[in-house]
Amino acid sequence: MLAEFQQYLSDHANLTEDALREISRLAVPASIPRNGVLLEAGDTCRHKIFIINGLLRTFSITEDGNEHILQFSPERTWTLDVESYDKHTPSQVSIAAVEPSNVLLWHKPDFDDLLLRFPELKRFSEQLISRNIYSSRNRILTMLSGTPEEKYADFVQTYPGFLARLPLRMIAAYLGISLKTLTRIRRAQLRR
Amino acid sequence: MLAEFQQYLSDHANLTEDALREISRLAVPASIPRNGVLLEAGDTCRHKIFIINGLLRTFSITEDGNEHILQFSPERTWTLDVESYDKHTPSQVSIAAVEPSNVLLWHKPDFDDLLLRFPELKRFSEQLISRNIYSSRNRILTMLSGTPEEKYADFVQTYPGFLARLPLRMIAAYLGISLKTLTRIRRAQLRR
DNA sequence: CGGAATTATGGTCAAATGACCTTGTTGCGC
DNA sequence: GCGCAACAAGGTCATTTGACCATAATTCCG
Repeated sequence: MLAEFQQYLSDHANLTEDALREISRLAVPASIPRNGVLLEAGDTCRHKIFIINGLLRTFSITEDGNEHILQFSPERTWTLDVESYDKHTPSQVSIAAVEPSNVLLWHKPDFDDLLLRFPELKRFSEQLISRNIYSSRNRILTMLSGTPEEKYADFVQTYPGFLARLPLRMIAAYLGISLKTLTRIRRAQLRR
Repeated sequence: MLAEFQQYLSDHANLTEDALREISRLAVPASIPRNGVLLEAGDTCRHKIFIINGLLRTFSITEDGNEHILQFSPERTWTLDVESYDKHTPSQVSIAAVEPSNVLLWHKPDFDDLLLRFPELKRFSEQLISRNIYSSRNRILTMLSGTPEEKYADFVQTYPGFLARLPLRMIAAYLGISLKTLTRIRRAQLRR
């Protein structure tokens, strides 16, 4: 399991052998079954999570019982609830596995330590943060501007691989539309 | 004009006299009239902007001619199009003044230099970035979960001061609802 | 100060959307 | 391999939303 991670990291950041070894040494591997929960809303997020394979979703359930999905996290990406992680506050969101997944976890104190010891890791983290900001902004723009059709088209184009791996209701929960409208859109597109 | 900025900065970051002086020295003051444009979509964002007083908005106009507002930036906040600024690519968005505003500008090379010279400024910037991430995430969640009423209520609660300073159509463009629905909501609330 | 532009509100109507329910199918877990 | 739960899709209907238009009020700028 660590091999995939090391491959990923040396592909994306310019780390020394030593750094790579240290980062790996502090990683805690975990296997999550389908629908297994990694972070429960209300708990504090204590780990950084790297997904080796599988697919996670970050979501929140409102009082009316509806699920809203903030993010999908496939293999070779990271996830966590930053706000809870940074401030040690209860998380608003849950993180659970859509598919059975293998992940690596780092405890916050360990990871903070790594960031101090390896400036190159810090630089890499900052890149990830930047991308996060760009994509959040783009998502907000898409949510503002589009009709449901456009949002769906945008989703298919932006995340081509996800369509086949997700139940439609989750895509609807991600786009902020009802399952009904989503199936209507797809029917219309089939007839074309 | 610099006085307000220095006050702000020494209130929020732990900077030396020297740092404060250097940061101020590289700031370029500018006055923007109402509807004045600071960044035009298509141009590259070359500055960091600090708003001393007034109010800016960051928006994008889609092909169908509709304006969508990503952000309002009141006095004592920062703004820019990060993606364009970081990558030197054409901006997707425009930034313009809602009220006549006074701002400070830093050229990117200057600010990058400041970040290297003053680690405390870097730390402060990272805090701002974090807050940006938290609020983007919260906004996405609100956009997903709420009815127009709830979104409006949330807006009023989150930004109490803005209501009086903005035309309703801009609030609608920020919430992603039509002006019509917004006035309907407000009428319903008046009768209560 | 006065004309012009912006803004808020309301009416009307068509279209889109969601809530609820039913049905048939898939696929997961034991 | 089987049974049950999750899932996609369709029907119906009430409600919401937006587009378009007109009008009044306000604000801005020369």
